[in-house]
Amino acid sequence: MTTDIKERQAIRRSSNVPAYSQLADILEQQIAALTDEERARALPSEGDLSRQYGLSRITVRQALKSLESKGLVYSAQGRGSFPTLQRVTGISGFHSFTAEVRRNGQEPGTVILATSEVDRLPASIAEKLPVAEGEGGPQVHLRRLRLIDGLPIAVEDAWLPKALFPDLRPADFTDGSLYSLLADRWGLEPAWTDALIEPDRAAPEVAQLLAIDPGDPVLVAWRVTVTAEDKVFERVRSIYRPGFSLRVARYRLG
Amino acid sequence: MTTDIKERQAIRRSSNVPAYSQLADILEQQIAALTDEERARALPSEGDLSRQYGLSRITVRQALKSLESKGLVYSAQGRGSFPTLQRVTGISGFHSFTAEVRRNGQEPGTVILATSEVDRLPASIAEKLPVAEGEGGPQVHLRRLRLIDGLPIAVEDAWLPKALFPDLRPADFTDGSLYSLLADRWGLEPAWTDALIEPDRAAPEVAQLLAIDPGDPVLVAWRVTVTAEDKVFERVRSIYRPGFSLRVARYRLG
DNA sequence: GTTGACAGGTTGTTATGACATGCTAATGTG
DNA sequence: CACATTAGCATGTCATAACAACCTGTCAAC
Repeated sequence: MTTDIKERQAIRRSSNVPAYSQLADILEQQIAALTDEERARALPSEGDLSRQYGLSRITVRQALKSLESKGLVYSAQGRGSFPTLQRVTGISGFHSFTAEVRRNGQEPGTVILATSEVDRLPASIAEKLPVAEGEGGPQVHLRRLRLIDGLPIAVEDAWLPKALFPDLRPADFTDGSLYSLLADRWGLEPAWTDALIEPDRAAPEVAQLLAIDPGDPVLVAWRVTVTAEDKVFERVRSIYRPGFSLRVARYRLG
Repeated sequence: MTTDIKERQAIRRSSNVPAYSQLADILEQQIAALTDEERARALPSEGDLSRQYGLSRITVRQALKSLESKGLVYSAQGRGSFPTLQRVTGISGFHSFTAEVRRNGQEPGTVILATSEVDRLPASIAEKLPVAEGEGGPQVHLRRLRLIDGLPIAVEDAWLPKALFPDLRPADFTDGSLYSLLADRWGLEPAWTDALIEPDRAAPEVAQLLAIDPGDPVLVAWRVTVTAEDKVFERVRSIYRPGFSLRVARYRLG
């Protein structure tokens, strides 16, 4: 065997990736590989990590803080830092549908139903998710049917602001991940999302798309996603079929 | 007028509350009082705050970081720190029901329907939200009807682990905030929650409690809440009436 | 045996300092 | 006037240092 688990990864100081970020990635990877038994034990102390990787304690703490904000570890004064248990996995509807389904070990599918360009955000979504000044301008609209392992799961209507994505054309849309496209071409990534979730009955045309009966109980989610700089990234209305459940994992309280 | 908006609050160094936390509270309060116009402008720079409050830049940054993690501000390198827009308000079902409804300017109501003690967590909730080793022991069960302005909104079943709340008795439950009781007597506070949300039809007994028709579409939420140290705080199943929408605000992506 | 004091290790808080990186607006140049 | 340059200011990263607060296990005293 040439690979050795104890092989210690090093921090590249010449890299443009910050040291704390590199350390966070290393720790995240190591934690993911732990058994349940090992998860009950503390991680190496800040002092140990500092010496091991040749970093100051401030940098080590920055790495641990970033893992803590993602809900992967917690720290207890006087005791140490510990991995958390991951309790819920599945589809949240908040991240990239493609990525979430794949991570769940299933096969995502997407059918583009319609695309268009509109001068203003439709009133139907504007009244659910308040629109700030200057946000309601020209949008690109995209209607998709989402499938998991070939089964229709949701009907999604998305509006993308042309102000944020200049030169975005309906023709750019493919079956692939929309988020990847936006990241590659405009370097923009979603950072936060607000959502409204409510129960409803399936309208006839939605029922037909989801292969359910009209009037069946469905879940309707309205989302607005923003970048780290609080720019509206997209607005989405999703209608999920009965029997499907949304999972909201690691929501920070207080 | 004796009150002056420009009256500058000071940091109490002798307080047991950390300086960065005091500063974060001050800034949060000031940001909340800003007009929409003022929100577009940058906050004072880190250097300014450092001089104004007599704190090091590290401490100022710590305060800003804590506000950033709550989604109240964002920082842009080379430009400054800015307040974010608050887009969604309402009831998330994740925090204290009492507190959320009050903050929304409405009047919360609670009717205790039943209380009991059980030796094990019921299988119905255990299969929705996985139970780790040692978590399924004795629980105190609480069934409540939730009202907003007198209108029945949800039926909630909560299970609280006796391991975390020794001496908790069904008789301790009142119409007041359960979270306040737990914080006061055991010093424990919820930090994270995982949830599963799905559409369903109202069962007859639930329909009667919510004053809706059997078969009406309802929203069912299963939640597990944990403390900062990843101990299970409570498990809850909530059934919400049609027309009511859950809000998930400021969910961190990536 | 139980209790209490204590030592040692851990995270929490805070300071000072330095340099890197990115943005804005003023400046200067053609 | 239009445009490139640049100085200054903003946040980002990282180091060293010190003390506070807290937890756990050890060991002595009762």
